[in-house]
Amino acid sequence: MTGLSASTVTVITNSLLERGALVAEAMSDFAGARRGRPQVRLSANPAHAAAAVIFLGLDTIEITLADYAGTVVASEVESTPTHELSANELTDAVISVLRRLLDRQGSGLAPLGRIAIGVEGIVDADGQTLLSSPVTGRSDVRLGQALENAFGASVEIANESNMIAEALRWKAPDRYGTDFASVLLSVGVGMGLYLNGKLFSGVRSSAVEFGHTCYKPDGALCRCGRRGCIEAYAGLQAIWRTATGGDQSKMPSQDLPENALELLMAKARGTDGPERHAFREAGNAIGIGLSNLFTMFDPIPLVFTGPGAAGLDLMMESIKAALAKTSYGLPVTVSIIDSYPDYRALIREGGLMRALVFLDHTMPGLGEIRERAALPD
Amino acid sequence: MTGLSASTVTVITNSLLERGALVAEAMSDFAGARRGRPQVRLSANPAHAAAAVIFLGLDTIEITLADYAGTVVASEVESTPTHELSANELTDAVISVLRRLLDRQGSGLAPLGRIAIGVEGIVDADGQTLLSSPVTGRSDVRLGQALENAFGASVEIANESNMIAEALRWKAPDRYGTDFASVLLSVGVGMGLYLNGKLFSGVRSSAVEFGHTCYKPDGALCRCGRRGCIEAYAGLQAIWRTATGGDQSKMPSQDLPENALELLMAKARGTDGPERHAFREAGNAIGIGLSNLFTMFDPIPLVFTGPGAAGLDLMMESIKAALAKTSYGLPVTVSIIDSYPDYRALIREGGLMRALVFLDHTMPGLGEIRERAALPD
DNA sequence: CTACTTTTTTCGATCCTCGAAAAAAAGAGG
DNA sequence: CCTCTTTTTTTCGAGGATCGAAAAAAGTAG
Repeated sequence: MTGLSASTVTVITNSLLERGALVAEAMSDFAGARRGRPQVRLSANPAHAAAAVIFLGLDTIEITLADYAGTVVASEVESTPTHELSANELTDAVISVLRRLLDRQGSGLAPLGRIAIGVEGIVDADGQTLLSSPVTGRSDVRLGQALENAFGASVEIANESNMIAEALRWKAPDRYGTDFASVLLSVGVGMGLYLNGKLFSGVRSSAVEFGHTCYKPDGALCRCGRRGCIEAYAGLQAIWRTATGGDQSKMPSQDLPENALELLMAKARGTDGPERHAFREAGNAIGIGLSNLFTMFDPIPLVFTGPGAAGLDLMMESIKAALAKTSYGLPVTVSIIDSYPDYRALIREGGLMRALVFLDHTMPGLGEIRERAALPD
Repeated sequence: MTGLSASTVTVITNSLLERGALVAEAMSDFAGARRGRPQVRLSANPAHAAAAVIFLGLDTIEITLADYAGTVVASEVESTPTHELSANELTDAVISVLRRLLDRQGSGLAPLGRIAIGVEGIVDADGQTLLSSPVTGRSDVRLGQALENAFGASVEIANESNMIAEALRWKAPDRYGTDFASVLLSVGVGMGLYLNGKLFSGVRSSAVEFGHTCYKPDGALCRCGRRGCIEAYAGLQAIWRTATGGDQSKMPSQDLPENALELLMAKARGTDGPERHAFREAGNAIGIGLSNLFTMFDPIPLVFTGPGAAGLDLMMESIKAALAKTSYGLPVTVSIIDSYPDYRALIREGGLMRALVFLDHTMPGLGEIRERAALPD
């Protein structure tokens, strides 16, 4: 992969082994009983560092702890009314869960080197401050600094959709290639976008706010305060609003029954009533949004994740209809459309990979090496 | 800039000078009469190669010839009814103009190394075939291959908006930085997009088809065959259609008076009638489109070019109004909005730079060097 | 003409990388 | 248990890129 010869690889890996940090000789001796001198298997050294992944959802704090080799060593989900907490209370809640998890591990785990946080909402460009998120009513929550002070580990906060795209990129690089989009269908409508083999993110802030792209000028009121956003038609609360004939000029209700999505899907699948219409409208909004995207750059593989992906069948027809409208007679064909409802697992995996890759890139001594060689990221 | 030491630069430039190709010692001895040993000024060697830039517009073929140092040596504009020609006739017309220009230069010019073509429309990913363009009714015009056969120089066809962005990047790198967008307001509405210091283009085809992004679902009919595109409100013919109360469900008229834009602007500036309303509507479409873009990635400097930029004052209010609608209370402020009506000059300059940079990158012998060093593009 | 200033070039040293050769670590077979 | 074969790893010397220090060059200032 690097283009280096075997002899050079020896020199480099030996110097890494001597430092005893990143790389360790893997004991897994499943050599496979082949002839010849067996290969020396190297692995990431679990003792090099530890990483934490935090998912911050509405009323949910989920924390996963892993070693540098990527093995998950602990995990915990805590229910807290995030929306009722002040910025400081929310920060403290996160700190206490993570501290409990770390204490339980004792000295068996390497020191925590990086914390990756996935959250719905908008994060500043440095990935340190939560500018705006439906998880908390507060803005400018300086979670990054607080966690860094508490644990001495650097922090990255990122939009959950970016984490999902990252996970898919690692899980199935062959299937999705260097360019694909993941669409998260939940209360919000998010997108993670990989272009040219790199996560596409804002110039200053972090997220590709696909859900707040305008579908109908002066259309339905969105949670964000604007009108006509895709999310104002395709978010869970918006689908509920459309299906129940709610006023489109008022904010969609936050108080949905626990199983709102299941109720909507059941009715929509049963009869061709307002529920089915609501899903169609959601599909149309998503389809137009995707069509606009594919007008800017060509069609790329799509992955739908999140609870809403369970209702994809109810939206697919209108999504495809919107995509089928061609410009100058040039066809728009999307080669791959996948559904992957378990978005929480993807956020865990994507967040972990981001944290681990960060640890790779901040290996002690790398600074001097990079300075000399002017290596790319 | 490269980070190399002066001694290394000596070695490299000397090897280039020995080959006598790319680099030559500049005779311009404007040393400035300073003390000490005078610097050796190097320049691109004009005799290394020549480049041609072709602008293919509606009823217009414009060709510019330049040497490797970037000096324009000849230029010609030819009026031809491009729309009435077959694919072969169009190709032949271009070839004959370029051949005439080259013949006139005689042996004074280095051999033609690269041809860059800027055109409105959609080009295939290789930049060889015109898939669809309003300049010609035909599709799949294999202009690249034909010119390469005729002149033995490699060819790149690109969307004119990309050329414009490229030119701005070279003209004022400090002002526009690594991220900016140029919006071309003409018969069509185009965009050139620089992101992360690189021209953003489609994964497969070439252009950022901003103008064919959907503004109003099921809205006015566009030249492209779809409904509600930005261009169906902000293209010149579309503004004319709106101002004259034309049927929005029919294609906009192709037969506009020569000075249609001037007529519209004069009336719009005079009275608050249908003309002014048409510009407002155009501004709104552009504004919503830009707002969507800035929702995906943060606000970046904007440059408006093309004849329509002369009417920017009539659209600015509604553009800014659309941009001002905030999401989650986060402000959208565009730091720089420039107007640069002479788009033809920009296409010439941008095309020339692309051609010259290509020649840099295909310098004889570079292949082996790059193979060894695994250099980036 | 000499002193000074500034830039370029030369030179030896260092580091990275490679291919060929040597060494190592296993299984296969007697 | 020993030797042969196979496969991988490692060592070693060579080549090339790059650098800093020193030397040379090419001017101006007086």
